[in-house]
Amino acid sequence: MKKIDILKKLRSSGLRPTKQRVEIAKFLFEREKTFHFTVESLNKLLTKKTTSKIALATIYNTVHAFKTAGHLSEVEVRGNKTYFDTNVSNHHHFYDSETAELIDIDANDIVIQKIPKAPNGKKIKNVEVFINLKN
Amino acid sequence: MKKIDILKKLRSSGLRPTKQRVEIAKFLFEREKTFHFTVESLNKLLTKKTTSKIALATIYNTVHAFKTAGHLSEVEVRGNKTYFDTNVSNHHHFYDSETAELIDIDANDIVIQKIPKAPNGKKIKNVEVFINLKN
DNA sequence: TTTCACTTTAGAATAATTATAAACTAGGAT
DNA sequence: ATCCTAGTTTATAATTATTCTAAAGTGAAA
Ligand SMILES: [Mn+2]
Ligand SMILES: [Mn+2]
Ligand SMILES: [Zn+2]
Ligand SMILES: [Zn+2]
Repeated sequence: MKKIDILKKLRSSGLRPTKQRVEIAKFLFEREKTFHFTVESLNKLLTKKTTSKIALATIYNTVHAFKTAGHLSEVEVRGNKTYFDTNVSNHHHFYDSETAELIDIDANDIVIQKIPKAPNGKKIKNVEVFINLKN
Repeated sequence: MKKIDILKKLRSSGLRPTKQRVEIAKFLFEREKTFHFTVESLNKLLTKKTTSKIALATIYNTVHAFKTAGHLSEVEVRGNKTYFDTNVSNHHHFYDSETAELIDIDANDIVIQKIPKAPNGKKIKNVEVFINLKN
């Protein structure tokens, strides 16, 4: 995703485009590749990148607002920090625990041949594949 | 796993079989089916089950000791609590977010037909499939 | 029995996240 | 343009999960 109209993106999802939200949205969404981050890492990068300082609470608020609006997804990663993902389509991940880095895998690059049926009254919502890497 | 010799299990992994460890190990390992739990849920269940109270710190210590010894594995689940698993073999999970319940899937019940090759100098350590359920 | 490294424990400390409530502001109404 | 107000930001406190600390307790070797 690149050079999208940030203001439209925010307005169309009912988010008032404040200075902070626009700054964070530009940082997150005006890029070619998927971006995976924690609130802590995002905070550090924003602090480096920008002059105006944004409160940590605002970063939490904004990331949650973006997630609720469907502009970010959450990825489960070992450890106690929450990871977010600018790729909101259905996809999978490599995880390199050495570097604590996530790498996207396109949904079409993994084909599952055999899968068990869901238990009792349940249905399958989605399937996530997580490939751990080593050296 | 059932009616295993708890004392042997502990001693063979260099863990002195204290009253607390034996009690926790019996609770965790003397059962037919896999048991998935958080430290909090384990603590509650142990409190109900037993007369002698075990300190929360001891439960943390013991669970980590068992994990290090290879008697427990850790499962990544949405949320900020750490989940543990008495099934230490390679396997997969259904996850029912309604009930926050994990259900084991035998490794052989999922067959992956197509998988991308690992990036640059990396190798694939293992593949975890996580199937989210809905009603 | 004595001894001591290992273990347990209560409580303090830390880390991530969420809640609070006062100050600020985007943007529609006047 | 100015007013008004619901929505937003912010500093700080609170909460939650987990780890640390250091004092007291204990398994088991000798
Ligand atoms: Mn996690
Ligand atoms: Mn988790
Ligand atoms: Zn991703
Ligand atoms: Zn399991």
